[in-house]
Amino acid sequence: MKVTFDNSKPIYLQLMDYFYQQICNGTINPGQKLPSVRETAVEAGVNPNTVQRTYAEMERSGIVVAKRGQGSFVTEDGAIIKQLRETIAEQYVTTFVVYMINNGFSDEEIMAQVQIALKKAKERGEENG
Amino acid sequence: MKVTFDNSKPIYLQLMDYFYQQICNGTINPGQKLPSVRETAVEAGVNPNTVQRTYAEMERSGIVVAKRGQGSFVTEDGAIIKQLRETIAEQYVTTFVVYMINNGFSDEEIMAQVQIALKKAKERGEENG
Amino acid sequence: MKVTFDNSKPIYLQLMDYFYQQICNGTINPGQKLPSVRETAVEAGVNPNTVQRTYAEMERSGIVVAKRGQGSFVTEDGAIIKQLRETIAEQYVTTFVVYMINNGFSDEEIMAQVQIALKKAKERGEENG
Amino acid sequence: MKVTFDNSKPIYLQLMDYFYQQICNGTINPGQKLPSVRETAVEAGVNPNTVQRTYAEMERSGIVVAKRGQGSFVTEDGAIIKQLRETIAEQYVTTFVVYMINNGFSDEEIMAQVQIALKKAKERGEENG
DNA sequence: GTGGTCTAGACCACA
DNA sequence: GTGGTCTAGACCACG
Repeated sequence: MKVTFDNSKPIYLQLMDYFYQQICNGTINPGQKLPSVRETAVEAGVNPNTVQRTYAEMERSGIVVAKRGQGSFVTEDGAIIKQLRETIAEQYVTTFVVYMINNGFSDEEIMAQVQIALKKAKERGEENG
Repeated sequence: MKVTFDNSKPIYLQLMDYFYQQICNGTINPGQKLPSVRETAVEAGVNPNTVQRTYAEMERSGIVVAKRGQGSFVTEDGAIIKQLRETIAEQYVTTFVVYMINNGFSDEEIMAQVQIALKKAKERGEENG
Repeated sequence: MKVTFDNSKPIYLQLMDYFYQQICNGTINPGQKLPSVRETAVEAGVNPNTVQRTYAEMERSGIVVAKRGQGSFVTEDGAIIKQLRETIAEQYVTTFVVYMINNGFSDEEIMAQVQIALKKAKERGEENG
Repeated sequence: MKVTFDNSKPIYLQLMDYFYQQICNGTINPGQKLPSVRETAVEAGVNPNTVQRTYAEMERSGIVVAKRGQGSFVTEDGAIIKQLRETIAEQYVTTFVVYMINNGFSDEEIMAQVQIALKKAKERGEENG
């Protein structure tokens, strides 16, 4: 696990983003057990309370299910995960597009910029698909 | 002026975003005088101190120049403003693309989503150009 | 902590000068925790908001790192601190020399004056090393 | 006249510094007439009120004498000017030395830095003597 | 009137 | 307890 945190938003939310990404891109599969709170805390170098909050948040969203004495598991319900993926996408896309439009960028400029950014990401070696 | 604030980030930063948008999309021109701190405070419905912080932040970025006893002015240097626009764009685009890739979206999916979002924005009546 | 403020510049900047001096002369070491905002406020006899501003300024300069809920720490990067020391020195020296030259002092006069001032400082008991 | 102003201190004080320098380095001689307030205001690109304040300040110090209907003149008293020069020097030197010592610089470092700065100033073409 | 600083006091999220 | 934001209200120097 390699996560880095910035000051733009709370660590517990950044950690949540991280797990959601792992789930959405298939690194963590439905039904899979998440590392324990303590384990994650050590690996991420943050306070266990913070991790606890992340897990609680994910459980509230229905993405994660805590089983007494066994640990926390990603939901086995594929539909929920699929919806999570769609919700995240729509949210990000909308925010991004509105921002760009407000800053006076035309449709063509926006599309071009995205293309360029995708290409650059490829060059940096980030994988998707 | 119609600005609304949410809880996602500090008011003074949202206000900065607002002014930067006005500058980037040409609503506010290079060299133009900004409304006074107090004036903006009244219009935005926030405390003058908060506006002051926004103005200070913009001055630190070199976008705004404060002249004692005269007011605050957008820099006359078009190059700086052009760079602001580019920086904002690159920042938003990169963040967005990286997020999407990390969540496992393919290039095609990303482009398609952006197209859809642009179309929806048009329908909501947001203009760009 | 013994800090006194004059009217030559804002308190929050004088407080910054004070901390930078402590860091440059080794009184405060890299990685060390600074007193909390409130604590410093009490000791310096100023409002917490003013101290907050000082800390924010130092963080923007990269000299201080604020960790949520834990406190503010001097950067562990010795190179940054070394550069701070050099920057401060160069800035002061250059300003001073330019002023003196503009006022028509010769190199010899300047050097002599500095020597005298150093001697006087010693007599007043100010230490350096 | 080429004066530039920064935001570090009031314009009227920076303008005063400028005139004092001209007087101390012999560009403006004892008894010489200063340009009128309006004239200076135009050349320096500042408000006449600001220049007025500068002149008033210099008159208060005894360096400048205003003669009704004739204008403002530098004092003919060489002793006053000599003292002005000494006062300025001592003030700058002392402030500078104290700052450097507080930042942990040794006598040798300080002297060396001054030598370097003098050399650099020469290279930039600033004249003294 | 303008920007800028400061205080007092409150509130919040985070660890 | 820690950093950070915000309000309310005041004051100041500058132009």
